[in-house]
Amino acid sequence: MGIHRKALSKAYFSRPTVQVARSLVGKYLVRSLDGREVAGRIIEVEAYIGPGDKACHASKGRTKRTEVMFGPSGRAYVYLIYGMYHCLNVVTEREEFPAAVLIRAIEVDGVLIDGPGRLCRALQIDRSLNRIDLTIQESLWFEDRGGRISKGQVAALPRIGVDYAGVWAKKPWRFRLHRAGNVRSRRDKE
DNA sequence: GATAAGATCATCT
DNA sequence: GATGATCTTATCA
Repeated sequence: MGIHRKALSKAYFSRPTVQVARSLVGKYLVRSLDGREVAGRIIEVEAYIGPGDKACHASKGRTKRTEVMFGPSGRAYVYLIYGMYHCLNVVTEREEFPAAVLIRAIEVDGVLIDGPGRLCRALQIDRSLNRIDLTIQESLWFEDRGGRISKGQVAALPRIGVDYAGVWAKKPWRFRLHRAGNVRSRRDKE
């Protein structure tokens, strides 16, 4: 076993977005809060790929909001949706090619936190983290803790909430760990 | 179980 | 002024 307590690197996120997305399933998202660390195993992600992908925010052009997606990989793209929820992405691929992976669900201590808005609420992620470097262990980063996930355990599904994007809405760019829905959900214990 | 509507605001036209 | 990479609650069955 190697050392797993190390942030996933910029080289990791510079690869093609679908590869990054699929391989992030089973990795860990780690948040530093008040000197303690909260780690969630990644259960579901979505890939948003380039200016041609009508579901990708950057397909509408380079604006103040989407600027970060045109920058270096491994940075956070955090935005507010529907006036109430934050969504966390990690930027991928090369500079000038806008692409990112949306983190949609994680499992913390066996509890499924299902939904991009819910997980940001749980980990206290908001726009103050927009553009931060996720490849250094500071406030938020990714780790490979060694749990092996076979390709057959990861389902490729259409993305959620992008019906407006026509044929792009049908791309199987959501990746979800099988049977992740069987764990106890947060709603059950509150 | 399913479906529908309301909340609420940064961003872009 | 319209919209959205969501979630919660209400209502129906």
